[in-house]
Amino acid sequence: MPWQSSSQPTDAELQILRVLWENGPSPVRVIHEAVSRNKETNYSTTVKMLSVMLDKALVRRDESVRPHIYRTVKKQETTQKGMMRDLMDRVYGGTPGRMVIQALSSRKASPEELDEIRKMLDQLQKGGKS
Amino acid sequence: MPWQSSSQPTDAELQILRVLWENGPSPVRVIHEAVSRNKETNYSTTVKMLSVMLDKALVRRDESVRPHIYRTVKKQETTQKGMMRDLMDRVYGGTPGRMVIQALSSRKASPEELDEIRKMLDQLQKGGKS
DNA sequence: TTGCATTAGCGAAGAACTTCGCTAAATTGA
DNA sequence: TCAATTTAGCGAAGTTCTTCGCTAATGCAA
Repeated sequence: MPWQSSSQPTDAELQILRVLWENGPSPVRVIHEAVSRNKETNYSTTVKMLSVMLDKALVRRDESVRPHIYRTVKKQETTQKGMMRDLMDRVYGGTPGRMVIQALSSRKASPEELDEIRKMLDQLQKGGKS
Repeated sequence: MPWQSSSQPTDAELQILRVLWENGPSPVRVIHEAVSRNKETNYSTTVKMLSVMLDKALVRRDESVRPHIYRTVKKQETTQKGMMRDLMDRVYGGTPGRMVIQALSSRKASPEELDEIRKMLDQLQKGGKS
């Protein structure tokens, strides 16, 4: 009856995670204000979301201070990779090629990032040349 | 009350789309058999999914033949790009750099695809050097 | 034709997700 | 101290998604 391929953060959860990625550990008030900049929502909704995320172990909190301080459990990169791989598996059959090409043709990357990608390509292709 | 960032195909829908991408236009029977290779499911579930997808205009069908033949409305690449961009926006703030790097470090791309990516990089970097 | 198998459709039920009202607990400051 | 404000928690309701039982329509073969 359920769905979900491998249980990645939902959209509302992700919005909260992104706030924590940007601002670091924060109280509900701060999280809520950041979230409601993008989307009208009630304070108690944010509280509830955080309590759900606490149950799912997406965040933990420090209750020794008031107000409680929430922080992510996984690193930003770990979560991003998890979600990216999930998409790569479900949509692209698990290989990065087409996805990377479509990504690079969809939006502009900075010169620095392009350099970094090139370095990674050099690394990957080193050894087996055509 | 609802959520949904920009209404991409759901997981069950995507499984059906992938079958159609691989096999081309197909009757329910064929779609269902392909889907149930990965996931136990009832024939009428597949019928229902297709009727929902028909409402959402993810597929259309030829009713002039029996059994009806379903086909996708959008091209594979269009749907893939839509889902990829959605992830890129929601998870990576809309720029491809980090996503591409994480993708290339996550799974192996074929030498051909690596070449293709390199050509694209050449193209993108042409003109503006370090 | 008539019985059987296949195909199609519908509605309802169960899950996960999201929202918020209402209450309670803690904090603050007059 | 105690009233007002802020913070936290809970349960219920609404939405979307997915599933499937049951019925109807169609096709096929004896």
